[in-house]
Amino acid sequence: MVTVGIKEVAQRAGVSPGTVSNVLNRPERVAATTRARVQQAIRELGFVRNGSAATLRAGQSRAIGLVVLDVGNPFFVEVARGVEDVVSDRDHAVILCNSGESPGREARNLRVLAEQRVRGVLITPADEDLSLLEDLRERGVAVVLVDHPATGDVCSVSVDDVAGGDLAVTHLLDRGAERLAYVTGPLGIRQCTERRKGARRALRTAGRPARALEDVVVPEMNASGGRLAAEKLLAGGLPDAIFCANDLLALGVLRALSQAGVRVPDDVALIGYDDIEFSSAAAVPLSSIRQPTYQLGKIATELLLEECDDPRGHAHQQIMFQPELVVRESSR
Amino acid sequence: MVTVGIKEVAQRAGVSPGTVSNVLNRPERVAATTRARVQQAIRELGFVRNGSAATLRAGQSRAIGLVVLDVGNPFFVEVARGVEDVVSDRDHAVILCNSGESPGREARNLRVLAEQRVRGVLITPADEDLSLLEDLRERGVAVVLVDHPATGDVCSVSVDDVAGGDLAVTHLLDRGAERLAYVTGPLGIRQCTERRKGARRALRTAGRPARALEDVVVPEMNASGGRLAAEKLLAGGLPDAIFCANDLLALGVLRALSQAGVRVPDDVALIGYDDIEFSSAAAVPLSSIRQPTYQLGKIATELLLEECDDPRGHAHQQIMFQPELVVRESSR
DNA sequence: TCGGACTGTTGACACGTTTTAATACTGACG
DNA sequence: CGTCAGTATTAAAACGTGTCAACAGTCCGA
Repeated sequence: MVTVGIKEVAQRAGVSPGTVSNVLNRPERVAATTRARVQQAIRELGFVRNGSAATLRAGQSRAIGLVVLDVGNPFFVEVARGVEDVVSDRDHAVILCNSGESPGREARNLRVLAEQRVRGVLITPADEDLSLLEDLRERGVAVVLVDHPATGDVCSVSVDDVAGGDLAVTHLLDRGAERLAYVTGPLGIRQCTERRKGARRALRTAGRPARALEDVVVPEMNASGGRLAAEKLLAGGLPDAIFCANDLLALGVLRALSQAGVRVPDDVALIGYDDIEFSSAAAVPLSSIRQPTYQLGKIATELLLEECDDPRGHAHQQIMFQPELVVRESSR
Repeated sequence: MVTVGIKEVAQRAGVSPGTVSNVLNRPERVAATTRARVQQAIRELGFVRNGSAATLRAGQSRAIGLVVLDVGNPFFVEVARGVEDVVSDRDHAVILCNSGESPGREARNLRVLAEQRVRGVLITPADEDLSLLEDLRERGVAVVLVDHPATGDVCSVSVDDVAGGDLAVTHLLDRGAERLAYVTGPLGIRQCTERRKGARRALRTAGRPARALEDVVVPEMNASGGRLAAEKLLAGGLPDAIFCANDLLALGVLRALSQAGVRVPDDVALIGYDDIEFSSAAAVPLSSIRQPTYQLGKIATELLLEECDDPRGHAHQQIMFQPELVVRESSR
């Protein structure tokens, strides 16, 4: 493995290494003819700049980290699209990490990102403990919370989950539901508890007792989790209506109920959350709560890069979008 | 931003920087008491190793690159899961890149990976031109092709796409199809042409003319592409049966046909490819060709790391799995 | 007591780039 | 012809870690 560095290029072009570096980083400072000669040498030798050396020297890499709860969830894929579209314009890179909703994996991911000296981190935290992020920020790494509202001294971009939960359950109640179930992932996940909070608010508003809503907690917020929840519900007596903390859960629930011969929406109404693309194509098109997912990623990234570029002049912002009810067959 | 390095740690622990480095990289070489003292200092100072410096010194990073055609496609998400499960055991990191089926973006991604000095690259190439990969390998970066069979001097893990296309179309013919359509992404993508090859073979075997199969090419292999294809088909006269080059296309086709009042499978039979999780939950559960997706990622990674660890002793392997027909409602 | 074998630790250098202050060069003008 | 302003280039010093040869310390057997 022959490593051709800036030195070899310099030699071949008959200039000093410093000039090669200038060609790479501030081409306007070097005379056109020299520049051409250097670029030619770069091409001939197949030189590729060593990013680690540049990062070491600069103290920071041209990369940001994105830590999501579940890469398998189209919601986060869509967020990631928004992030990448912004970032690639500024020739930065995105390091995508998956915490799998586990604080342990999240911590490991953050450590890797810290080691890589990323400029900033976009993260949907796996639990309420943000102390690791605080540590990161003390190291000079900018942080923006995604889909997680912040209290003040940090940027965040989120969607009003309480309002979303309220929308969903109000809709189910309007439709005549008496006994409801809330299918959710671990309650350590903020989105899950907030949506439940909204759901309960809807009950109160409608003058119903809190016990009209039964929680069904499963360990993973995906289709298997949904199937598991459906089994529990089938065993314990079905409600009139089910609100799921995301669409993957809802699709799993729908699947398991159908296989058990339960008709949706005739026997049980069903609504999910996120409005992922597949929901509208499901066996029974799924009602859902729509969020501006792509925007979430895009705006979060803009805030992050703004903070990176001007850490002192930057004023932290907390942006919150409002979700939207999408009614389809599953709750009609 | 205070940077605490190996030197500060050494000072606090009363040892030399070399010893701290040993604690980090070969703990067994340093006495237990010293090790404890150093680790304590590390904790107290909140030291985080500088990955770029380590990479610079070592000549390569503890990371591999994974370049996929479409992160939005559950097929690749599943591959990525297989990759990460293997990689995280060996405390390496995965840099996930999305080429979006574009050779230009693929080239950009490969350049970034080269700059990062990754140990190896797992890639599903966006076209047949593998010269960039050849360049990478000359630089000493191991390469394994994923879902793309190789000819000999490089490792590859793939699934027999010709067989898959054959399976799909044979099934449609058995079911009585006379006029067929093949909905596909750009024919520069190998998977698309191979599956078509298989489809045509099936026609020949059945003694049908090649013109019984009409190609419908769309620019993107996702649900929008599928909807676009369906519009073309609706405008040009519907076939009896449609074979889609992947499930996302098929879901899009299904959607658009249903909206146009076409019944699946009564008016048109439909089969996809990949058997992603959502296919079985679709409005009309989708027939598909199943591939050992997770295995693909897992085995490719094992091959890659094997090659990284012992580049000389490594013998390149080309592994090919056989796909499997899954019949559901959409073609029953 | 001494030599030898072994274990633990050290110091210094190298990795490839960026940056800064200094130097060489080029015309233009007095 | 000398000076000056401005531009183009250079040399050298970092950045933080890993490695390796050399060195100190300890223990054992002779």
